[in-house]
Amino acid sequence: MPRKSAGKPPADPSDSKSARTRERILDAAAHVLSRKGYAGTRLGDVAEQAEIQAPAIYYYFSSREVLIEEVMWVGVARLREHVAEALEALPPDTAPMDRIDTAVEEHLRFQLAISDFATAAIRNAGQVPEDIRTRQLAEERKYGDIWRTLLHDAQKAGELRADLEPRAARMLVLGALNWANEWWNPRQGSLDVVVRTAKSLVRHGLEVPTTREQGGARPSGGSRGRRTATSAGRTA
Amino acid sequence: MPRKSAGKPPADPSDSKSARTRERILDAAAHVLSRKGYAGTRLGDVAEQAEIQAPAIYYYFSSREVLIEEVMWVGVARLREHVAEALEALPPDTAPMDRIDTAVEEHLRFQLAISDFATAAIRNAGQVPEDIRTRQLAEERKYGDIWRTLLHDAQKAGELRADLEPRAARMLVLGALNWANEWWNPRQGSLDVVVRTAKSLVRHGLEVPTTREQGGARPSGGSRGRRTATSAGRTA
DNA sequence: CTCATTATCTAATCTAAATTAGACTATAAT
DNA sequence: ATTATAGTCTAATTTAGATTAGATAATGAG
Repeated sequence: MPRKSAGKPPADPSDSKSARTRERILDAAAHVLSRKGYAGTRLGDVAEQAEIQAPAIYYYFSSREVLIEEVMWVGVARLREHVAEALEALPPDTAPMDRIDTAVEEHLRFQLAISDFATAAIRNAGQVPEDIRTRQLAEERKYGDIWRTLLHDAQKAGELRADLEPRAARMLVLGALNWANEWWNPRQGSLDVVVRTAKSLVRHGLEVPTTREQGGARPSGGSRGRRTATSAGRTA
Repeated sequence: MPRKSAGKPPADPSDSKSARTRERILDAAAHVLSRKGYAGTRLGDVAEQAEIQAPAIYYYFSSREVLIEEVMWVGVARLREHVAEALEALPPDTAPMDRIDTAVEEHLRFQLAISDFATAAIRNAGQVPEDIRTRQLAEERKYGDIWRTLLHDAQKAGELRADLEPRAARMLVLGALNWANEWWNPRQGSLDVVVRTAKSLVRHGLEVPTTREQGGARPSGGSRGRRTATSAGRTA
């Protein structure tokens, strides 16, 4: 492992040559793992992608499993951060269903277009050995909390249909998004189209049907009849 | 391989001892593969589950890959047959969206409660080596055709919202269902609840909102009154 | 310039499974 | 009973990769 005091270039721990090589290996592992799957991930392939020899990996990671586990952990962590930041950037009064829209879009874009780590984590969740799986679950739960909250808020606001069981609805929605890793490919369709379709599908799938008759919205009781178009969008 | 003319019990090819052992191995492989994944499936585990010794597998299958490929092929084939039969059993005048309801329910029930083969096929679709994957794709396309038709019919009948891109919508719906293998477990919730939630989610997710005010249902050409709301896109 | 360490390489080892060999057993036809 | 063949077992053999050993290079500190 990279020791401390010695002949090391920049005292900066985050950008030393060592740190960069480690990153390169991690990136390479995410690349391979996201495409070949847990079984198909050879340290030889990772090394090749990182432009080193396989044994050099052991200078930074104590084993193949440890390397893979870190990739998967990073994958979920970054996905969570990405979605969380997108949500935090929304105006505080954004309607619950619009927040879900954002989460759907960011989850999809992040895993499909941005991060091999997220793809690796999602696609291999059910393939890794027991012990990795267990620790991974803890991290996944944290991400799940975001969605739990999103749906819960929608429910409180009366925007969620009552016939939906919250947990099942949440997992089904996440499943629709996660599974996109299995079929979407930039060569056969635009990501925007997928995002647009997913947002519509999820919104209408969850939302209480709007009774928009010309008679005027009946502001019965509480905060129904939301509407709230939020900020500039990327809709076509 | 089981030869022909010799000391064989029943001339019936489908129920010979040989055929039954072969089945047992196939079932065992589906059992293990559906739970442990492609990487984790050891012939030793399969053999144990089938109550034989590992090398005996080679009497029926020429290699681990051949065995796994057959499990996966059977998985998709049976899933397709199951869903197809359920659809054929419906009254001929069943509305497109009700047919989709049926497909959702049967797909879910079959994979979650009935067939390890379907689970194995779905969960490992993206994990098997290239050559298996390619052949598997052909079989999957046949199943996909059922769904393509379902959505297409719904579209023709004006029951499908126009803002949904058909292929993306189909894959997202199938993803929601397929992913259930990753999280559903009989110990933490009733399958009925999942099925009910999925049906509702999919129906409302796809369907043109019903204007069930005192007038009749008006599947008018355009989709008026659209919802606006667009997330704040592309966050930094 | 020389040294201490880091970083990386090449050449073994090790090991878990898959696969093969070859013997043994069970069964039904004769 | 005898025997041919199916079916199964135990004991090798093989092999792909992970992991280790043991040099060898690179580099900043002094």
